Amino acid sequence: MADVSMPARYSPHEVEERLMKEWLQSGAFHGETEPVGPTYSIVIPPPNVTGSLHMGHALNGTIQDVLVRYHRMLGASTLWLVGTDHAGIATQNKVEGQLAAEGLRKEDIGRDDFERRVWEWRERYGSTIIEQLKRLGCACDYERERFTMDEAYHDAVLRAFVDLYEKGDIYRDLYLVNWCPRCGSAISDLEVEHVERTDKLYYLRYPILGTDDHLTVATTRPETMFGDTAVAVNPDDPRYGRYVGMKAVVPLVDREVPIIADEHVDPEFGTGALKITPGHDPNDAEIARRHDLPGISAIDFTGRLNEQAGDFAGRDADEARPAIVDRLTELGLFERSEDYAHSVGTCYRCGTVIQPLLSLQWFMDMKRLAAPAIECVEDGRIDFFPHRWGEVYVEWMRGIRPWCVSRQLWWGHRLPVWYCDDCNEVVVALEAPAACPQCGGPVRRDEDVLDTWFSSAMWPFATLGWPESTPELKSYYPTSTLSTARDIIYLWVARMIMMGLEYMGDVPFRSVIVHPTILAADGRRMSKSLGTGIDPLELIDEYGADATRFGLLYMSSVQDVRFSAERIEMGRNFANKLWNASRLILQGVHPAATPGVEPVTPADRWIFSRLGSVCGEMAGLYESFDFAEAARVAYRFVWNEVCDWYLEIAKARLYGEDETERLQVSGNLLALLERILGLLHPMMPFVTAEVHRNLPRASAGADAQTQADLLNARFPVADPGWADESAERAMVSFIAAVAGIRSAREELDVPRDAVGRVWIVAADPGRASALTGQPGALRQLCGCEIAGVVAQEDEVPAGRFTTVAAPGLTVLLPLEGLVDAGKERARLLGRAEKAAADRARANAKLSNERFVEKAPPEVVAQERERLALAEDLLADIARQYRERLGEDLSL
RNA sequence: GGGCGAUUAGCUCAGGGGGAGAGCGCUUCCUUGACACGGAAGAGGCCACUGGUUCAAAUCCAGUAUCGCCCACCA
Repeated sequence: MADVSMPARYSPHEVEERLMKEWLQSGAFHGETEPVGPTYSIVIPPPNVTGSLHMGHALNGTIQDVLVRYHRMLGASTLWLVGTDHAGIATQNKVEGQLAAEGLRKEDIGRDDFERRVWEWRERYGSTIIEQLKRLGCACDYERERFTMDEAYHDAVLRAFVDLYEKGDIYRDLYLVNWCPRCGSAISDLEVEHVERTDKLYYLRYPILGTDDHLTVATTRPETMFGDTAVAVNPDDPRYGRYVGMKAVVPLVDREVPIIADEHVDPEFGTGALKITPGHDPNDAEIARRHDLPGISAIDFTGRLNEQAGDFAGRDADEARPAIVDRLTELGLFERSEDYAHSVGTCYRCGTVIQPLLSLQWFMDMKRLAAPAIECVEDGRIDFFPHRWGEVYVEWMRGIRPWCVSRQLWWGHRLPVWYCDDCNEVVVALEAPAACPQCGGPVRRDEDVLDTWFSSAMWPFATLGWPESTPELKSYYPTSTLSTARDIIYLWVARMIMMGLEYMGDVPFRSVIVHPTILAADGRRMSKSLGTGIDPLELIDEYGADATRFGLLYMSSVQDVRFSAERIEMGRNFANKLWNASRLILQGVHPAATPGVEPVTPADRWIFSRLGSVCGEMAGLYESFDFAEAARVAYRFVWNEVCDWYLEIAKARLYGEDETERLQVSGNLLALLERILGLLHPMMPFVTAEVHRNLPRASAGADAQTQADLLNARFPVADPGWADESAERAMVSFIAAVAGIRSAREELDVPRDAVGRVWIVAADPGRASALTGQPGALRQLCGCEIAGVVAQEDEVPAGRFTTVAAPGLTVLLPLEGLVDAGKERARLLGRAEKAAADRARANAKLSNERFVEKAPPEVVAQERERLALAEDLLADIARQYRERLGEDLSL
């Protein structure tokens, strides 16, 4: 017994902690600055500094880690750039919350102190999620950790802003924006989340000037009436044609507004008359623009009604709604209301209902940058996986609209913009001007900061040193693959592509993996507020990091999936299985053995032939990002082929007396194990690396696979010489024969310790070679000895047998004195029925002329074979029935 | 309103023109010296529905239903 001490159960935590510590200390994950040879790079989607690891991060981290580790094993210089996003609103909210606990508002301490507080907060809590990635086993370059508010990064962001301003893409405009009254900031269209809600649709009467008539308009927001500047009807609406050109009176404010005709008005909706509030509704703003109507703001930046609302001024717009309706009711101008389901825009950060309102903001027109960004996906310079997301991306890019990039926050990249109040000059520059270049007067800096997504759009190159021409930038840009969740394709991926093309003249990555969303077990989204989230760290605690990774990969596919803890448990069991298989090998191998492939027995030839296929398959699956399938292939191979069959068969030789055989099988086992560890290492880095360390190190002539650390080993490559189809065929027959023997004995209640002397009937001895070529194996697996091998059944000496069919051969299993006639009858009947059904089905097909005529010859041949097989089997069963039970079989 | 995706075993999901698969759960048996996080043998599916294409459809096409997700300016 070799000197290997491995407990019978794999305990992940000690191993994970120890290995990760070593890897980090040795700088194993640090990307070379000036690598020679191929490189492979990934930039992590930077999580918010405020974040902690959730299921999406865990899956995405695992995917990226698999890729990085796999490519490292292919010999590439890898860089996985890690870091965090300053996440303007989210982080500001966190710190504001902290202040609130002290009874303070940010205004109480001022902007500079507030910023200091945020930085302190980041120092304290900002690395939480990075530490959590380490627990997952992620091979990130932690020495190159970046933050979107790093000084150099900040400079890069301002540079891009100034440049885009100078190119005319960025401009300032008074425009209807999405205003979040709680955040006190504008947000972009993409940051508005529409939620379905049932509200009331109110029917309100607007008197028509100079008549006793009125127009009834339908609105969900009566409180916006203080900003009404028209009433619109459809030009083809016969009900209202006569009023067009007249004036209506907006109730409560008695404003006289024109009645206009516009195509946009749907005569079918409500009353067919629409109140126009250009200051608070994007549609209305559009109509107002067409008709040259003024916009009036009636709601201020805090969401309160302003002086336009008369004695309602100062009240929260939403809360004032019932009072306004009451007032209208008193005036007889409220007609009715009805339930109305519609969608309402809310802030994606805080859920507050968005107020569209007019505001002076900075915008970026995306048209110029969008064109090449569409092209590079259409011409395949960037591939999306699954491919359909590329189409979704292109579709969105085609309809891209200006992006509101300014935010009224204190935490973020402050705009490099200065104003002169004396002459209204606007200066956009990297450096603060000492004075107004026009009039020499004083200047003040814009208070606003940039949308967080503006800076994260530059992540793939700003992290590598842009605008400096650094070695890292040269080596690792464009990055290889980006892996992300689909909800930030527009917010982030699209913008990175545009900015990458603009500033680097090349795509930021070659491929984009859009991984599935892991839903809660009940099918809802995982979310903290719903309480449906599952903490991946708890999974790591309970099952281990490898198990968590494996489970996540296994359950992920191309579509969204419900989380199932069983999959993680499966990962744990698999890690343990691998551990114990390794234990069997490491404890059982001959002390003098070194890894070496020397397939001598049929099982050896089979397992290495299979290993060869699996190596190729796994490489292909990793490269095509099919990680779920990679997990399945590895699981099946290791568990169902290696453990279930090969190891069991190998035991006979491993524990045998023959020194040569022991050495031989030991070498094979070690070589096999090494390759398995390599195949699995990208998915399960810890358990594989730990086992790898326990491999015996031969002093000289060691297998090239054996390296100090699996991390730096080469990914296993098949030797073409391993391929052995006949061994695979023979083992398929062997496995079917053993399973058949076990099944028959189980059904017939044969005592398990009974030794059976079986006859093998095989026309082609090659088919039986796995049975005949390793007799110890049959004994090991089902306690049978081979009495003889014959080509024809009539060569077998008379006796009572039951038959077991396997591809290309039949096993005759002796039954003397062991069989209960009732059980045997049931067994034979069951098999006969199945054979009869097979025969009928094959007959039906073969008697169909068009099938014989049109189906491919091999399919027809297969069907003939089936028919022959079924007929033989039936005849055989009938004979046994007669011999053994003295009855004729009738079906 | 447009688009995309899903519908397969009790559950969670693979598969994908030529005899339905996995894990968990279930039944029976097994503490054999790698592993009970294990082993052996089983039971369990009209592959949502309706049509079409085809010699052959769970698989391809069309439609229907249900669910989910995006996008969109119906107040």
